[in-house]
Amino acid sequence: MTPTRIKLDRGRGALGPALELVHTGRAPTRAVLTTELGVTRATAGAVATELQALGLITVDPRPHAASGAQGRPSHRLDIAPDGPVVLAVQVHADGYRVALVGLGGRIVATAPACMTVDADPARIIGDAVTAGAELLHATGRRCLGAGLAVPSAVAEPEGTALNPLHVAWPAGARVHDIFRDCLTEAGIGVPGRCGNDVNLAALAEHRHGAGQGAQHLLCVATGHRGVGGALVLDGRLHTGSAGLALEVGHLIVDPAGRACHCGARGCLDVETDPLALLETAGVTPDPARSPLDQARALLAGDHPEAAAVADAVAQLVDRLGQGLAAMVNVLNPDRIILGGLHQSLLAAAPDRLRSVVADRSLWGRSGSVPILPCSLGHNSLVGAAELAWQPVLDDPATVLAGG
Amino acid sequence: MTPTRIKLDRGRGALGPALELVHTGRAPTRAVLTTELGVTRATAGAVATELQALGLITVDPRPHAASGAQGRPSHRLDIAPDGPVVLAVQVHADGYRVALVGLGGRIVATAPACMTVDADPARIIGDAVTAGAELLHATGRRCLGAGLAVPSAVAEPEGTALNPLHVAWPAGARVHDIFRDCLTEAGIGVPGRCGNDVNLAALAEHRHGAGQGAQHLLCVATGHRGVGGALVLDGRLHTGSAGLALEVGHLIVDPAGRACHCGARGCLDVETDPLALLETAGVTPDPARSPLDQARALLAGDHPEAAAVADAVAQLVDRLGQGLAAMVNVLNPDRIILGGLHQSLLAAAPDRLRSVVADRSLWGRSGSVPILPCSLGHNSLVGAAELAWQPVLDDPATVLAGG
DNA sequence: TCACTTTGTGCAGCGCCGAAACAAATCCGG
DNA sequence: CCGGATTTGTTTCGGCGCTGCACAAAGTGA
Repeated sequence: MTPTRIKLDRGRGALGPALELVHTGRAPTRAVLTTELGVTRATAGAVATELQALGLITVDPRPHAASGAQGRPSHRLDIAPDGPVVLAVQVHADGYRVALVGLGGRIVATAPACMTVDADPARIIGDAVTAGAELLHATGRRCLGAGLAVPSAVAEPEGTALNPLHVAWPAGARVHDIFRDCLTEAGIGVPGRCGNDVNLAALAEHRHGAGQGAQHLLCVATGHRGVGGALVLDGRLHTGSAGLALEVGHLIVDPAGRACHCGARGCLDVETDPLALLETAGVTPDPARSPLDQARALLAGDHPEAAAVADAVAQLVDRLGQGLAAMVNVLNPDRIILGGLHQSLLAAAPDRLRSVVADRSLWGRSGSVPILPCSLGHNSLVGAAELAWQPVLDDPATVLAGG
Repeated sequence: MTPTRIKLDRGRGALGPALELVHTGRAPTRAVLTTELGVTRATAGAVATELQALGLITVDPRPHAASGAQGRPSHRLDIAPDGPVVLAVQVHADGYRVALVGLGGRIVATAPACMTVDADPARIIGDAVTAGAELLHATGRRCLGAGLAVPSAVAEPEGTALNPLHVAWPAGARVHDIFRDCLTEAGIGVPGRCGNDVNLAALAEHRHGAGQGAQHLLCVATGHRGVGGALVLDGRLHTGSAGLALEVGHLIVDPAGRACHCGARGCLDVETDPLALLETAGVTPDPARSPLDQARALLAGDHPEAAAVADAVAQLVDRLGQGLAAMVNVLNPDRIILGGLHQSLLAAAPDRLRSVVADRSLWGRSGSVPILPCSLGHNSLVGAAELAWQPVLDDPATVLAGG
């Protein structure tokens, strides 16, 4: 016997694109959905009805709060408040975070952040997934998928984490397999997908943050150590042929710079990270505090020698600008988003950074590339959720029926 | 009255992909077409019938030359020998080339190459298009489009050629508009599209040459002066948000290197071009001959001091490898193709180049990225034709009916 | 109150494809 | 030389997903 599938003779092929529009906030009403999808009102209506039947959205027939426009007001489309969610996990240098994330990138529930570091990836991921299972049980929400963000490149299609890892895991850890095993062990029968944290942050920013509307979005972020990059092309993450694209940490930005473990000198990685800022400003790092925190404190003015800090900022901004210019010349993005310390550097000297990028990238035109800070709080976590939502956005009916 | 369109109730949506398979030589028979398209034999049959009706292919019911396999032999699909063509024009530093190119990238007819240099883009493009019109008249073939390759970045969507131009044209020449005007003036009522020569060469290599089957193809080539790059992603040219992607000439590959007009030192552009080879080998350039020819003569052993040449080659290969490694870290391609002088450098020291790229790119894995020479003769010209064929590949029925 | 504008819905129809049955062409084994 | 086995091409039927159209519904403005 065939499963009891919603019978509708319209609106299956356009279902995914429609859900994506609602998901990214670009379809507040049915009328907008019609124009954005480029279909007839009949089709858009059938699509909305089916998405509602699937429990993903709600349709509010009441007028859209006196829009002021002429004609019959369009029905509002809202993300179902008690709809399904996905499990999102982010592992970082100091622990992990777990959350349930609904459509629209909205964090529905969060487990207390864990701040312990464990050298065994199976244990830390297992703990996180267990916390997620408890969250699911407590909220009673249906779970459609799971995503994991790790601070390392993830090789495709094997799903192994590669050096340099910014957690104390063994190189080549098969995070994809581990994540899947943990999910089945915890009784969460959903597929799990893994990705690099900066990549996923870029995806989240593109869908719900400062990257909305960009066609070619470049995202660069420095965390505690090392630089990560990501590229979103036409709404899709570009991870290269083996998942190793945008490993931009070793572009040379200062020929006479610091020695890097890669063998070269003046890599972006060692020239623009928190330790470089501390060192350039003449501050001895306090091993008890994270370098990122100390660097941010410096930028916040928490230092007696303001001139030394300003000089250090100028130097790092120049190096960063050089690296960004190289990426602009290679990728020609139409927007750049910075995270981590790079975001703070942008805030400290926006004009200097923009002019360096403009000068160093060809044609001068590139000076018009907008450089913006991240706008989402836990963008890697939301990005992990995006990874989990992707199959639903691609084919909502099948995924919903499969559960 | 509706136009007399071929009436078929099957095979319209799959028509484009099917033609692309035939075009790239991946569908020699109807059976292969069926499996490659992932459709039923019924659909593939209808598609083949319609492509035949459109005059694009011929179906040969005779057996495929005793294939040896069991079962009924599949019908062969061939590109129609007298089918439509496109007009391809390539402008380079020394003149222009014109050809008619059929499906499959086959050059059907060529006008005598022009070797005069003209500072007026309208005149040189106009001459080329006139030569193309004569070719069309002489052969009597139907023309479906026109493509132009220029040795400069082409800004999208304005279609202007940008500095550095490697012909003596004014910066910002509106080549797209000029090309279109020339086409209408010559009585060729087809749309014209323009692109950078290296980009188009990469497209041609991906479809018909050494790049076949690559998902993420990186192409780097040096011509007479300056380095060009191109990236083909999933069969589509990636030109960035404004057509300026892969302007890789100003990646820094030698901190202590030559001064470049961009203001930096040791750019890939000035470190790996023919003049750099001559200079490093201690040869005074002969202004009467092209630097590329002299450099190639050097590589061919046409020089008394072989040791100096070998040292120069080693140095340029190291610089090139450094630049390629940076691109590998940013783009993670699964194949690299080199053209121009870079191709000759690869031939001269393949192992050295590959090991430099492997050492300088992260993970060591990248050492497995195949680096190959170009395999097509006039790849920019064929690439210009690809540009013109693209609308046909996207929707054959509409383009064929529109004429 | 009556146009006018815009939006939602039901119905007919059609393009495009899959499933299945049938026909054709070749190889293989006797 | 002759029947299976195997693979391929063709025909027919039906369904899915959409468009186009007509009509109803819900607001604004004179």
